[in-house]
Amino acid sequence: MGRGKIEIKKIENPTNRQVTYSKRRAGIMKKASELTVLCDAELSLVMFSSTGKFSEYCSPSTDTKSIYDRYQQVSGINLWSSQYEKMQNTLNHLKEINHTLRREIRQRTGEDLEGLDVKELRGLEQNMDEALKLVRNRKYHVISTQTDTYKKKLKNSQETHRTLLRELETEEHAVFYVDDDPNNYDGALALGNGGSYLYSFRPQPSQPNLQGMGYGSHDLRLA
Amino acid sequence: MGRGKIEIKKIENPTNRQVTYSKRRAGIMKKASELTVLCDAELSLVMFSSTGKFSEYCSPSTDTKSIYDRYQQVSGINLWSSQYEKMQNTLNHLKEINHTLRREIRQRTGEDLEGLDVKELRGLEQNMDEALKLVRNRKYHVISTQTDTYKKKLKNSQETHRTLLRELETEEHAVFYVDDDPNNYDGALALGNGGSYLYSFRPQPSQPNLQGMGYGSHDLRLA
DNA sequence: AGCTATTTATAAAA
DNA sequence: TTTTTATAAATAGCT
Repeated sequence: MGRGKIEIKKIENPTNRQVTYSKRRAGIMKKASELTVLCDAELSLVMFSSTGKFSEYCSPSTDTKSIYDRYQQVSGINLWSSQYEKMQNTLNHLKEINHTLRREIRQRTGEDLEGLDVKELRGLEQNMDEALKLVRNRKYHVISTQTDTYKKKLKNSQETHRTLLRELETEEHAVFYVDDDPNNYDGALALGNGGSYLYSFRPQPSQPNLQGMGYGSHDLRLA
Repeated sequence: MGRGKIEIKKIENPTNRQVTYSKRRAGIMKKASELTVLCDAELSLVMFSSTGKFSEYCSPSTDTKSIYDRYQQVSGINLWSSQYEKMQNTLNHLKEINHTLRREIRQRTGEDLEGLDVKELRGLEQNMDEALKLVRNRKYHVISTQTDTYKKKLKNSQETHRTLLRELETEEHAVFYVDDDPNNYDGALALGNGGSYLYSFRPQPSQPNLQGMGYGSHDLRLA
């Protein structure tokens, strides 16, 4: 298809070669395009000239990546084998481990006991028995720790209130005896705190040793 | 370029479309081949027909994978990123699950109890307590099943031996009284079986009812 | 880049 | 499918 017939072999003249490449590249792209339209086909065409110039054509319905993915699927050729295989292996290994772990849990919940013999069952029983003791101990520990914390908090707020009451008392004696009944303050405070246990250690204003702000002297009647 | 000019649009007749696809596919492959030879180019052509049929052409100096690798470099499009990312996600997910499973096991062995509050500890304790019961039950079941099996085997071999002894006795009475002491056979047999329990049911040759080979009449003294 | 004589590809038919 | 054949399309060599 030209002024003269040509032999299909490498064109040695670089200029001619480049010209022919340009013309035929356009031609093959047109052909590719026509094929996709006429025949509803999908195709990817990637070209590099001898000078390294890159061109591509891809059917409009998709992109090169999709064609490439599909090519992988159909050809069975793994185009990124080493990375892929490594990951696949890791994946399978993880799945296996996962399975084993799940089985152990199921055995520890008593669900998957069929495959175990007497010796294994005895071992599992012993292990679980010991573990159960540990859990119980921990539970008791946490409970007692919490109780202690609550106790401390309780004591602390008692202390605070006592200090406040002492301060009130101090004012009572120092600031011109404004009020007639010092217990009124106490009642008001108790109500502000829900009016609960505070009643059990209402201060005794008649006792002079309580006025000295002594943090060391604790009232343990409530402990 | 045919008997008539055609419009470039999808060929609706499937047969015609298929025929055209075949012809043009051959044509474009020839063009591709010519381009690689004439212009010393590298190219990859991947096609899928509307029916999904796959064909490819690749320049002889390389393979499709290399072309796509080069394509990746030049275009900057990462052809395997999505697949890779998917796997990476799956991997991370599996790792997470794995971690969770391990933690559960560690809790069930009493090793990782620090993060649990009283309520959770109580739940774990209860769950483990119930599971432990299941394991115990299973153990008892397996043990009793095994015991039963052993008992049956025992009974069976006893039965076999009894039958043999009866046969011996029958011969004793029927075959000319060759031996002087019938208990000799019994003794020999007992030794052959380790000389254990067999002693407890040695036959009584003086009883005539034992000579009738009766399988139904069982000596239950041993049961 | 265009042009155009030729070669090639292929549409329609078998 | 493949072959045939008339015709459309592509393009080699030239400008």
